[in-house]
Amino acid sequence: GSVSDMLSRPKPWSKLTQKGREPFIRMQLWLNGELGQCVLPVQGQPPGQVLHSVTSLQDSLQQGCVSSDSTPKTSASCSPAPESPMSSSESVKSLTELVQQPCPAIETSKDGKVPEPGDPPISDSQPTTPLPLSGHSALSIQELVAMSPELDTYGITKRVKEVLTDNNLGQRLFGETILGLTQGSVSDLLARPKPWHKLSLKGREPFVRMQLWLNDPNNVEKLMDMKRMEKKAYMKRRHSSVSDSQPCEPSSVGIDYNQGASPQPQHQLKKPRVVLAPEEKEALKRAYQQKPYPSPKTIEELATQLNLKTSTVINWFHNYRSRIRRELFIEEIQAGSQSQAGASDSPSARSSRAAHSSEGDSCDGVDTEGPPEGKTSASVPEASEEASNAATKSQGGQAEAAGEAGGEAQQLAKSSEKTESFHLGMETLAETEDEGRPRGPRRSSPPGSHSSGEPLEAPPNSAPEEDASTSAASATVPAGESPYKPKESAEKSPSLPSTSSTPSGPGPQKTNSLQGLFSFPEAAGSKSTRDNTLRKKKAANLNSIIHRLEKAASREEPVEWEF
DNA sequence: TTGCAGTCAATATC
DNA sequence: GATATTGACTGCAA
Repeated sequence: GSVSDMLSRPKPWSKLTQKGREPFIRMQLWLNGELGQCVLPVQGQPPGQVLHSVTSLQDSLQQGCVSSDSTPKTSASCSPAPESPMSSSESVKSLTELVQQPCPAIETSKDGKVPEPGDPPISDSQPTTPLPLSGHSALSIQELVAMSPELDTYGITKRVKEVLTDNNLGQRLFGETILGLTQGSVSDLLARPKPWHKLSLKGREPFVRMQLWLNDPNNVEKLMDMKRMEKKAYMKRRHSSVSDSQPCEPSSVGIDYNQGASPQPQHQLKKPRVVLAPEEKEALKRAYQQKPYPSPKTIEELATQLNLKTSTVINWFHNYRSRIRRELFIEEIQAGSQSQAGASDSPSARSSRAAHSSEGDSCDGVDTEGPPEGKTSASVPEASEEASNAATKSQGGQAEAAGEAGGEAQQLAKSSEKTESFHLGMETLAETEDEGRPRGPRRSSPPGSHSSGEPLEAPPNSAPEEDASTSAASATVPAGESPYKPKESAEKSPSLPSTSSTPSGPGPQKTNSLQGLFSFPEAAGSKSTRDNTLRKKKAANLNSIIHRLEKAASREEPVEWEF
């Protein structure tokens, strides 16, 4: 009877009590194919045990994670490292362990690397299956993630960074041991965490792992142990390789990076990494400003002109868009937490603020997934969502920003047909850039090899009749300012649709109606980070709206522009 | 097909 | 040596 009732009239999650959620978790586990194997025979565990594990799990996450309190709750010490060897039928049990045991042997993960033969501390613990790669642990963590309440990603990363630096623990060690990620990914993640709402299930995983790790009272110790063991192993290896007169490969320092049994032979097969020259990047950025979503034709042209593969150009645009978004996320969060520092700045408040702010008003603007719908509602109405979401938000700052964006979007909608000219800008740019540029094979210039001085960027005055879009492009790199300026400044301004550029452009500004909307004189001297952030946010937003408008305009005629 | 998220891993920078 | 950056790749979704 209960089952029937539950199946036919399930209550929403938020309305369920802890106990009421249990059946659903069980169902979820069952659907995942895990519970079925375990729950009945479960290693002699009565079902109650499983139940208990589930409950504990929730407790753990709820207590430690939601609040993002700076003092980690330790009531449920748990380990993110379900890397203890276990059969697939143990996954549920592993959940229990996860929560209840103070960190099962972290050493077993051993960075996800195959242990050195003859490396005692490591090899006897766990032959393979590092934490992140193990199917079972992955399943478990997925379940954890699925059950996890909203986490304050920014707060989590902040704390993780603190702990790591305080204890002199490296990202690599942490990443490979705790998160199952490489150093680069960890760095990226810690520096630019996305808000919870923006994360996919997979993307949430590292944050859940981090949170669990933070909750573990012995987290540092364990990592330290790992470090020590690693060092030991390294020394041992080094020793033996020296005695073998087998010079130690530099790449294997610290860890055995071998993925499989046959590490070596690939060497030459690897294609060299493409390194874009600064000029190429500048050109691409200008192109991006003109059109963040270039057509295949444009991509082709760009590729030809820059002497790059089209795939490189495509990748570059993908990466750039995505990274811009990330930048905006983090900046917004930071700005938000700074400006609101005075009022109600409890971490949880901040958390929700951050989450909210990114949920609708979005900074991103490029893709705004309204959480209610889950992923991507990818089209114009998002803008309205932004506004309405913002309106319902209690956090004034963000709402205001979103409101502004919405307002601008309205203007934008009115002039949507103008996107045409915007569209054309790219071609012009391409032509402009073409001028006087050597076409020689300049393949992915290896660092230092590209002959600097190639006039890759369009000289600001090169095209007398250039339209506004072109001038906007060239204005991106302010005259007299080196296009090679350090990333920080160089990167951000161009990322935003020609923010500063347009107004300075001489002559009749054909694209004013559009570009004027997002022209925020950067140099205005207002150093307010908050302002800048808002501007950037708006700019990105508009950028995206433009794209969607273009798209929509090319498909259907009468769209109800609701912003 | 296109765009995105997430990630790796080579390389650059600190 | 640790960390940051970034081109490329995979898998997924619309």
